[in-house]
Amino acid sequence: MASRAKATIFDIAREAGVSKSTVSLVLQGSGLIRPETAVKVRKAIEDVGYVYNRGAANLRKAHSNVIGMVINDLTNPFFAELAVGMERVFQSAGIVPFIANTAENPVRQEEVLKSLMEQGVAGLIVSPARGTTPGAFRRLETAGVPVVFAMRRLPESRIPVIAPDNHRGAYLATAHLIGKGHRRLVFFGGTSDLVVYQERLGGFREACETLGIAARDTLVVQGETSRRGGIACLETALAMAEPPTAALCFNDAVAFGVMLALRKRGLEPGTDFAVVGFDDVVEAEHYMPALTSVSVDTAGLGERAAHVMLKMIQSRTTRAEDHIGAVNLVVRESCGPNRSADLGMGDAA
Amino acid sequence: MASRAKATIFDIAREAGVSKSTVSLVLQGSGLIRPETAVKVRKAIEDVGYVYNRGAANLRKAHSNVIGMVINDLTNPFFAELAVGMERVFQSAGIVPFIANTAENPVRQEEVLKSLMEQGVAGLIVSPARGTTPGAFRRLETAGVPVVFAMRRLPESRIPVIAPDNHRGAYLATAHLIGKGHRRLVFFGGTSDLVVYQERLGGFREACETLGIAARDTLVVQGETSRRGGIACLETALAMAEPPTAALCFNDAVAFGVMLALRKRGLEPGTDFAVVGFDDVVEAEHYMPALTSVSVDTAGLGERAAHVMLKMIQSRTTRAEDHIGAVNLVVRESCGPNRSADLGMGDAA
DNA sequence: GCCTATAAATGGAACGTTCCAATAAATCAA
DNA sequence: TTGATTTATTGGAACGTTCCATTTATAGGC
Repeated sequence: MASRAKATIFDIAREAGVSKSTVSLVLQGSGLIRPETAVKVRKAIEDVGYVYNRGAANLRKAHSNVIGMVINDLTNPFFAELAVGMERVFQSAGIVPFIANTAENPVRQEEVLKSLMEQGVAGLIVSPARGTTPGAFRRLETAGVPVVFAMRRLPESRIPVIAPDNHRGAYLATAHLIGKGHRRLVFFGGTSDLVVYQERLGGFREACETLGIAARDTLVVQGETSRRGGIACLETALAMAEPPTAALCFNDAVAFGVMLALRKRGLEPGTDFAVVGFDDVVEAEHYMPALTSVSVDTAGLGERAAHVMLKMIQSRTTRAEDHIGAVNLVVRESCGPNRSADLGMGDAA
Repeated sequence: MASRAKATIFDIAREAGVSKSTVSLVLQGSGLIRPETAVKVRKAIEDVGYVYNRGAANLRKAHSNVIGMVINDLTNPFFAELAVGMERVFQSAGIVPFIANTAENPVRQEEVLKSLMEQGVAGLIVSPARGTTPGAFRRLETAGVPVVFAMRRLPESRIPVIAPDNHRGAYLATAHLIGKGHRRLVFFGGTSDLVVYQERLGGFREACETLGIAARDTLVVQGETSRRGGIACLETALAMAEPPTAALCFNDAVAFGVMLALRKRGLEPGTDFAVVGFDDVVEAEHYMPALTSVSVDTAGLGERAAHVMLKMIQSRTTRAEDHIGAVNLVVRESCGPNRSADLGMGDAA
């Protein structure tokens, strides 16, 4: 049963009474072989318990069928959703993507990338770790391995990017806050070394400017892009002389942290302080209060990224168009009712 | 710069003026080569932009250095924590584990397993998908690939398991509930095709029996092991003639769902209905109210699994001891204060 | 029945490594 | 010096595939 050494096509060739070439042809589903022969060979494969050696095959073939997905934070459910979208399309292409985690660590990322290259990946979908050096993907480029960035990008890179429209998302969210009557706004979380941060902050600022909020009434508090970061941001903001009344958060995790911190201080998110998140992860809808957030169709972006990747591999190119995904604001409960009344603008006192 | 075909050890041998064998030795860090020669070779490697072809190497070598991690639900943060623990130990062994998601689908799992085998993995750490057929891992076994199950197990399998002490965890949690004065208890979520379910339910039942809760006062409501499942379970339970006052949930996700559903009905988790979860994911502590849960040291189990795997690979065996991890109940707010007073057992009326 | 066209199956040479056995060079004991 | 030993380096034969160029068998046209 458990044969000593592992079976090769030679073993199954002997078993089936054909040549190794025939076996190879069958393995590849070539139409050149007689159906009865194919059946015979397939039976032998089953009997012997043969397992295909893709490494050996790749030695001869131009391309492997391995696609790697390099993710900066596996514990953020956001990326799990992204992965799910990608898997959907790769599955129908008969590809199993391998996921590797860099834990937001550029050194670890370097190792992961190296390992994946040595493995001979056909392509890579990457959400780069914070602090990635410009040259980190040089090696991939010179090796001609297709790479696409998902969600995040590097400042000056030529690598195609699949990401949501961060600027517009932030603009929409901010406009919503202003529409609710808020006049002192803050942007919570994130740090300026992230391009995404620049984009979201840019949308926030443009909305404030366009909709008549004075620059001195807009605040920015940087911080970790996690629940913990959100808690810290809120503390900082409330300690100010003239604290804000509404926050756009870098992402949902930060928003959850902010809501938590509000509650701890006896303030009610929504009524006492408005908060909106970004990404619209599944938890957003289930929170108390449900979080108003910018929905980015994460799984859809994952699908898109996978499609782009497939096309790049097929056409043996390393370049592709960027793709900016549509966003829309999902209004729930975390911004409460309109504030216009408080400001003496309503007709009912 | 971008050379036509990819460089091989021959190219770098020519560049450095040595033989391919010498290059190979340098690559493996053999102490047999003269330091100056090694330096020369390493320079050539850098210059040429060489990337090691692990597939070719594996053709000759007995073992690859790839370890696969097969996970049934990437969107459950629980598994991300498990992965993080494993990565810690593999990293220090110079191994990059590849993660693949089966999305709780046995067919998908079959594909993933096949792909991983073809890739020539050195070992597999698996949390099997629900409904996995007994024979699903036969092929792995006959191929002699070390496999360890993490968190979940298969009914009759000989494959080593790393999992928390589910029985004891459930017992502790149930005892806690009973200690709080609850007399009508329910077990929420999960289905009997999961061994874990049997274990946790077993602990629940034993606690009830031992601590004097009549069998007619214990309920069981099966359901999905997700937030949604928890919501459904609560609805079912509250619709009963004599509804329970406390629930042990299959896992934290179910518990979150239950708390959500309670709130929707205007009931306050903790005071109106006690709920305890299982797994103690990071969110548990941040919920409102914070969730009392059975902590299983997920990352620790991940580390353990990785260690066992490493040892199996090293000793070329496919067998190992099971490992049952310690659990402990983390009491937070979701079970509220003691109920004894309500039952006329306290001294203050 | 013979020649040609088509279909089916095959042998051999890669592919990029590792590792063993062999060689070449340097060191040492006599 | 010479032979034995150690230290560095090297050629060659695998490893399990693919794919091209052949060969062999089958059928078709006359």
